[in-house]
Amino acid sequence: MFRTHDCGELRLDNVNESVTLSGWVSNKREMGPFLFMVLYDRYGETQIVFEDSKIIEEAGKCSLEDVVQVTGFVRDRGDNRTDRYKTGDVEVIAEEFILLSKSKPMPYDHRKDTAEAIKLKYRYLDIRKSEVKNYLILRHNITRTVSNYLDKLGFLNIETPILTKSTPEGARDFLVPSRITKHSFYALPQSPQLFKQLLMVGGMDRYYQIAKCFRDEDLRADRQPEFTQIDIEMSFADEDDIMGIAENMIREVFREVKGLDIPEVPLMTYAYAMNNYGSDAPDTRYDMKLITLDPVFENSSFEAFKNAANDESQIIKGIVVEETAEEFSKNKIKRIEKDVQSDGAQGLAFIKNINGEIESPLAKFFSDEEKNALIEKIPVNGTMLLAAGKKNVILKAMGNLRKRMAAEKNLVSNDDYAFVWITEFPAFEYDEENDKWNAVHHPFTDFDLNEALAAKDRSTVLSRAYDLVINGHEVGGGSVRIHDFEKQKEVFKFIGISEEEAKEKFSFLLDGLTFGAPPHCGLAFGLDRLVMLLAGTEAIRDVIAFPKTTSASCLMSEAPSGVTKAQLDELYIKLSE
RNA sequence: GCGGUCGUAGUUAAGUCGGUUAUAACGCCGGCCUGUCACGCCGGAGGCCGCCGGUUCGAGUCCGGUCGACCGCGCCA
Repeated sequence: MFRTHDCGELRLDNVNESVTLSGWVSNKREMGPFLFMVLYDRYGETQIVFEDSKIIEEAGKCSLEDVVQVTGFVRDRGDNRTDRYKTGDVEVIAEEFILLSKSKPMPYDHRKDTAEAIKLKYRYLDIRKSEVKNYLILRHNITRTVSNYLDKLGFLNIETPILTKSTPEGARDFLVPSRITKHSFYALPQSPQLFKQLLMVGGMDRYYQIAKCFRDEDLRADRQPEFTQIDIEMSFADEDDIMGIAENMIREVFREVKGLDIPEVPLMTYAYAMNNYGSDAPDTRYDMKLITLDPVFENSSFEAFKNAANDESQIIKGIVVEETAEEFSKNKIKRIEKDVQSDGAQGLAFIKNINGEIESPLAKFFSDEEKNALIEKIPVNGTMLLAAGKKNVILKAMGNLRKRMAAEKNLVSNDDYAFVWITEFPAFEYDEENDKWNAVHHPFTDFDLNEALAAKDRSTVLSRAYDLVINGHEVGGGSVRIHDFEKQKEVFKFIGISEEEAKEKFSFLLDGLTFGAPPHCGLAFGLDRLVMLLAGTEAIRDVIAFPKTTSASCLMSEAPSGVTKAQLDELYIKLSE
């Protein structure tokens, strides 16, 4: 037997017991006739004391990170207790020592802030010694909670293929050449979307999967080419049903891993979110909403504002930062303005309320009426930052400014969680470059086709989609699907996908819809981001056991790599320069 | 594809205005130490200054290129 207890287990209750521990040597201190050794594993650390000269000689030969087994008895540390580790009240007096496995010296010092490249090359050591270990445990606890919860509600865990058909829409596909079918390729799934809908046609009713998804796009701190979704689909259900189940699932996760009870998640329309937060994924932990100033400046003598106020396609938005009037130096505002301009806005104006009086470079343009309207919106000693211009540009720029100001003013804490459902998304968005309307969501998302056919302005048509947003992150999203074959055909036509194109790409789904597709809807959560949120980390690689670098390679396995000519020949592939 | 930051012993860093033998800490090796816990003390080994080229009497240092890590833009539901 290798161990009777793990390295985090022993307490005063165990004193005088004979125990066997196995683990890695995290520290070794020779002290005259004593040898202290600390053993660790993923559960904790325990101090071992060697007192007999014979066993000291034996144990003294081992080095840090060797794997050893120690048998001995538990002793109260008395005056030498420590709270450095959970087992710090006791120690094990070694009677028997076995070296199970040697270790080379560690290639880096885990206590120091080491270059990411080195930690990624020795990822297994980083898992053993860093916070990554705890993130992986957290990740397991989340997926276990999800599985248990969904299982209780009758959801079936069904795997969908990893070798699938390429559908060159959205992200780039990872391609896998076929050996058996000459000159043909599989694609790795960007998501199991079509398969889960067909599982509904197959009568599986309630499906879920912890699904690996692949997208061949460039990486970010929060984006990896392979990532995981908690993928859910259910039949005979509408948005109320699926959102209720998803919300309770997330509630269960937060209760299980954080001990937090999440109150009912409020609903917010897309239009409200954009208008008040400048984002479709608003961080509602703090207020600082975007204020519409068009009515204030309708008759302004400041031309830029007057024009924007009277132009349908333009808007004037402000945010109020409280109690900072004297903090806002010229330089600081210049710096803030730069950020806003990099988001496309022309410029940034500011108005301070100094003891009830307006102070601003623009003050000379403002009428008394305007000043009164403004002063009402700005608390004493507060500052309003404002910008005017094209609606979508200003909303985005001011939305980002709101986030930056909140971060700067420390309005957000990682221990707070604010949830909101975003609903009533527009079904279409205007593509200025190509002068046409594009579907915002995938083409299987349901919307009112009759309304859309009648609408002059497609921007008012709403889709039956919904997103769950936590602390400004879109954590999950989904939609009610089109289950009627005729409607799906018409929708393809309406959104500009030809019959041939639809057949070529989605014929198997379209076929399926002709054989009695039940009404169904679904949703997918980004597992990696959910874990990040609960772990309080900004880097997605922290929550993935073996992540890729920003150039999409694995420094440990050295993937991707070249292959032999024989392998390529079998696949009928010739490489070009 | 583009922009930014970085690259010096195994690791983390210092290295002045371009000038003698490239420093330190941790780790490693050897020795000492009666309660250590990032133990302490003494000694030692360890370098293609990422790589290629250029400027110069002379380059870790200046210039150009290239490779890699990270952050962002484009891209990405």
